[in-house]
Amino acid sequence: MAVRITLKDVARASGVSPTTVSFVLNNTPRQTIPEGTRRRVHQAATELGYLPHSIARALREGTSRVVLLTTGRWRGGQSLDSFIAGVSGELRARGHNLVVHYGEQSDESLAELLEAVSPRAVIDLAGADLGQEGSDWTDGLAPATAAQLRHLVDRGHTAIALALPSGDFGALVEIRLAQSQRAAHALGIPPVTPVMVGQSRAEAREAMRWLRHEHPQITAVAGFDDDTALLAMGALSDAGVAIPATMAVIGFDDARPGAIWTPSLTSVHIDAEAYGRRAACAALGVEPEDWTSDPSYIVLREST
Amino acid sequence: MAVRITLKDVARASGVSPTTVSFVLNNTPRQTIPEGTRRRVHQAATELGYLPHSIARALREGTSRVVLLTTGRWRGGQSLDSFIAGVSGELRARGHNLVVHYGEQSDESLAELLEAVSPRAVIDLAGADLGQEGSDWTDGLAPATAAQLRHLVDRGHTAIALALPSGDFGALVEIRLAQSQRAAHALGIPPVTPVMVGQSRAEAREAMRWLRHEHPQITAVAGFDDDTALLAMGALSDAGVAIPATMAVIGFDDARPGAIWTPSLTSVHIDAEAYGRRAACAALGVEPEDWTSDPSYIVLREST
DNA sequence: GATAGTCACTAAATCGAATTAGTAACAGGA
DNA sequence: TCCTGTTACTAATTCGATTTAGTGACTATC
Repeated sequence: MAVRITLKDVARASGVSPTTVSFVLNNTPRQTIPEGTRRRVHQAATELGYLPHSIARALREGTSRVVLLTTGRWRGGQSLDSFIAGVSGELRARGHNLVVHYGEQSDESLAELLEAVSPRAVIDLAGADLGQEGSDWTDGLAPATAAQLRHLVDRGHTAIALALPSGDFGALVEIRLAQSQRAAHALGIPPVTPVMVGQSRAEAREAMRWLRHEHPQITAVAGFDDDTALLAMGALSDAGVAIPATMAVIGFDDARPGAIWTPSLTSVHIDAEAYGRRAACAALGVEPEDWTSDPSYIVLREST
Repeated sequence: MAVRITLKDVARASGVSPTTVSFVLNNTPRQTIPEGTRRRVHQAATELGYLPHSIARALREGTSRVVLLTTGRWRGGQSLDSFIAGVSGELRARGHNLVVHYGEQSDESLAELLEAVSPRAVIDLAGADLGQEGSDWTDGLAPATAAQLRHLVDRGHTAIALALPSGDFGALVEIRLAQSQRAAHALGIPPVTPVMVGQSRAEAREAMRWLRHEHPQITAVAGFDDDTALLAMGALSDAGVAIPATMAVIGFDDARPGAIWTPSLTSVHIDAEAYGRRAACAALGVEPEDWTSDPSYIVLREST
């Protein structure tokens, strides 16, 4: 850090001009440079420990080699973590870096950050493109949604409620509901019954009371996420409903609290890494190569 | 975004040279520029919507106006959120931006990010400076730690255990323990008994069995964080211990799951915003101005 | 033997702001 | 009148990498 090694230094050390060094290190097409020179340049670069100064490069190129990912209010879950890991890994393999901005998209700090970083691309998990249902992020959730319902159907349930949170999850709530209905149709069961469980234990109790009164045939609750499922499960416990005997509960996106609850919460583990990699490629405008994704799987615990 | 307004454009519009525009907009000291010219420049700048290009500026100045915050493995809690909000707010008030890097400090991606962003400063919550116990971050936790124990003492408890997590929380575990012992001393109670609850329900059960066998006089458990407290509380419930009648449990740093647990978890709400602001000032090498912090307070629920 | 084409390489411009080193114009003092 | 100082500016350099537009030297073609 003390002294910065520049292109010039490498040029001097290898006895060519900075231009040539740049050509060699960037493998610039339509430049014919003999193998001998290439080797000398590479050797000098590694010996001096040359690292291109990304700010200078960004000035020249118009954008930095950084991609910005905004998540909106959404924070939790393995799926987001693995998605981010996928994006980050793929970007780094392609010489880029990821900056994640947790927080609302309307936030002023986002605009300032955008200005400060001049990212090559922005992946917005909260914004409008998410509503399109064509995004890599929501695509990744579809098979997991199907797995969630399939698990309940396998255990003999056909009348199923979908517990949804209130609050600022944006379009995600509608998307998950739509995906669930599609999955229900494919599984040959009636449409799921959406129920808003609210934010507090009291609201959840009210919601569960309503559900059991209006839809007594329902024997299982699928959660929008683990938080929502736990809220519903707690409310059912409060009402003396036996879990899973009378009502089964399954979460989504296996978060930590579900494992230590009583009863512990069955959930769907989602590995969105591949979807993250795909999103990264899309952001850079490249064709993704490896294109297999680890399937999501059921984490079987006591609640189903 | 389509066309970038540069210093040159502003200079042309206001009839002076780019140099003068720069002097005016940056309020460069020891430059005498009459009020009339200043006004013309400012007006042209706002009319054209001039925004200095941060990448160009960063190249000239050697660093960008970004500060990087690394959190280590640590994720949870209001305290971190409020600390970050404080850092971000203060930085933005001083023309800087915050980039948060969640993840281990040994991570290669951190090094690359550092290179890619060239931040003015790095605030490392996970690293060595945290161990010094002089950092703004850990300073912010000390009064909250005291509040946690005081609540238990107020309720008549004197023999108290401190439930600690295993895993990669780094120096934070030792710091919290040391702070707790200091607080216990100040409150006139015997030192707290540390107990590792592990990661799983089974480990926690074992730990609680050991605790009750070896230290039967203990009537309250304080948690390193809410997660740890919940783990301990679940294990105690499993063993048929009445909460809070036989054993009281209190969390730390009020996270969401504690509110919806049965019984719901009393916790300490920590507002670390002021500490974040102070850390931001320290990172920029400025004297902090406003220097009052909101005290932490107890969120009273069923577990105590 | 003139012309075109490739090879191996370099000089110079560029990105946009900050800053150093000036330069005219005028005022005040000796 | 000459000298020094201040005011109000500006030209030119710098940060470091990329890229365009060349330039000699040599080879192949007609």
